Amino acid sequence: MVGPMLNPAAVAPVRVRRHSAGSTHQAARSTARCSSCAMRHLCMPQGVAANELPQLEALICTARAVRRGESLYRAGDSFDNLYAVRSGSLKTVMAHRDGREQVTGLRLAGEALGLDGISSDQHACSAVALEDSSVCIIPYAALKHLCREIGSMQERLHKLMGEQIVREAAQMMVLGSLSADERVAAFLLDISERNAQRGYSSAEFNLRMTREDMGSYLGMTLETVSRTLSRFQKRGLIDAQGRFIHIVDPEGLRQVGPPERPGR
Amino acid sequence: MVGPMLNPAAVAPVRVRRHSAGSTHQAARSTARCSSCAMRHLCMPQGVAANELPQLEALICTARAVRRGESLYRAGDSFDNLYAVRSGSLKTVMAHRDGREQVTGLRLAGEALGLDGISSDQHACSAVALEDSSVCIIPYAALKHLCREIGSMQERLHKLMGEQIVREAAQMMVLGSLSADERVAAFLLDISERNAQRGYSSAEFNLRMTREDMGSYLGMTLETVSRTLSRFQKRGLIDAQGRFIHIVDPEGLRQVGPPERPGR
DNA sequence: CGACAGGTTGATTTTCATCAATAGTTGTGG
DNA sequence: CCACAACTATTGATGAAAATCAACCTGTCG
Repeated sequence: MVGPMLNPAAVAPVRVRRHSAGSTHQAARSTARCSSCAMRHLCMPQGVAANELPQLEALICTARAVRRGESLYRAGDSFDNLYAVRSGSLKTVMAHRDGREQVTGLRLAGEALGLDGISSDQHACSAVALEDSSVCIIPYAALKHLCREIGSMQERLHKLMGEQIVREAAQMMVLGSLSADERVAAFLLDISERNAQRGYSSAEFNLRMTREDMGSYLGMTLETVSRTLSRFQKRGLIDAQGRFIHIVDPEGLRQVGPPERPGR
Repeated sequence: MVGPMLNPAAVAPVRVRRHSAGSTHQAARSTARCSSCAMRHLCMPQGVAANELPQLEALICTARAVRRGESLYRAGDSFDNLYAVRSGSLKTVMAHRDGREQVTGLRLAGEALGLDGISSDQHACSAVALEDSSVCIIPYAALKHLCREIGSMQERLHKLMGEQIVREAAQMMVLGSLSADERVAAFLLDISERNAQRGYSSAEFNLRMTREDMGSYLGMTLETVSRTLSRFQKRGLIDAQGRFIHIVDPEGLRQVGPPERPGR
């Protein structure tokens, strides 16, 4: 795994407690260089040889700040860059013809963003910041070129895309096969794991999504999300105060199963 | 778009009518070379220069026959190859811990298969033939190497992955936001479009999935699928006889909307 | 302050799943 | 080729999960 030193998210491990809402990171100025940013995370894991580092650094990689509620890109925008979340978090949103929207993804610090634009040179969904955030900009053309020179970079990009394919397939399973309780439990455990992978607490985190965002992502209404969380709390599985979530009993969450039917 | 001459699916445009169920294609022997197979489709669209063709052909690309019900690969299998469906069709299936399975995708002739293995060198889902089918085998290692030499090939592979990312996101929308009626309508229109793109009829096709497969893919039960199709038939939108589907009124299908609620 | 967005909880309705019975299809082996 | 078994599809009756509608509460911010 990526050591904390290479993990941009670990640079400023903000763990906001309830009611101390403000993000403490300093959003990078939009012209700042970004040599120690998520680009490393994005490219290094399988190890780029030391002598290739200069080329890697040469990849123009500036940072951009995105304020809460702002779009990093919108569906239909021309696709030029990939992004790596440096701090904060964003949701991806896709719209149906008739205007209905659905949250299709959540990106935490250290995760990649923008792959939805590759297929048609236009972004297929919008990326909206859930809190003041900053991202590294990775020009796709340059990255593509670099991938032809450096095998490990090509490998890394492929894996990144492959991971998203698998993650989305897993989410299709969640939406297609699981009950409301199971969906919420799976979601909380997913966030918990992703936090752990990035060196944060797996037990406590501040989810920046609203209940409505969660519901949209999980294919249910905000009321159902709220009720489910309340029920989990009564059962002693979690302790939720608004957006601050404390996972008390992860094992219990994993055992949340399909609605039990009498006599089976 | 890809001209019919380059489209392997067009080589034997089998359009099976109701009750003449058998697929007429001759499944390629599993050792057959596959120079005019879907590999072209997979690689050519944006145009590989003529002088690069030999390299392309050199990519070891054999065919493999898969009988109805057989797996091309299973979740957990080591990932070595991508595949292009040459004839027939397959479903991809993902399993939950507790054994529940869900159909996560459907691949028709000319479409690519196997990208779910890239991220972890193991396939994340299984691919099961819905009818006797044949696929081209594309060794991933060789393809990766070729992508570093030929830019258009790299481009093509990236787009292929990007397309799957977008397709899956769209399916998440279907599962998360649409009513049962809308899901079935969207599914039929999707198949219809994909058929049209590949030179088949957009109005009539033989869906090899069972009602249960469809239900699994669409996040509903087989009974609901059946009822919905019956209702569409009564409304004159389609004419379905078992797995043979005739789309009578595509525009009407597109207008299938959310459950209307009185007084809004 | 007061308007507003977000969150919780309750009452009611709706959609869809489940259970069940039957009929149609397909493939197999005698 | 027919008969049988096994799978697949349709349709109806009933029930449960989740959506909708609604009221109220909280904290935030101009």
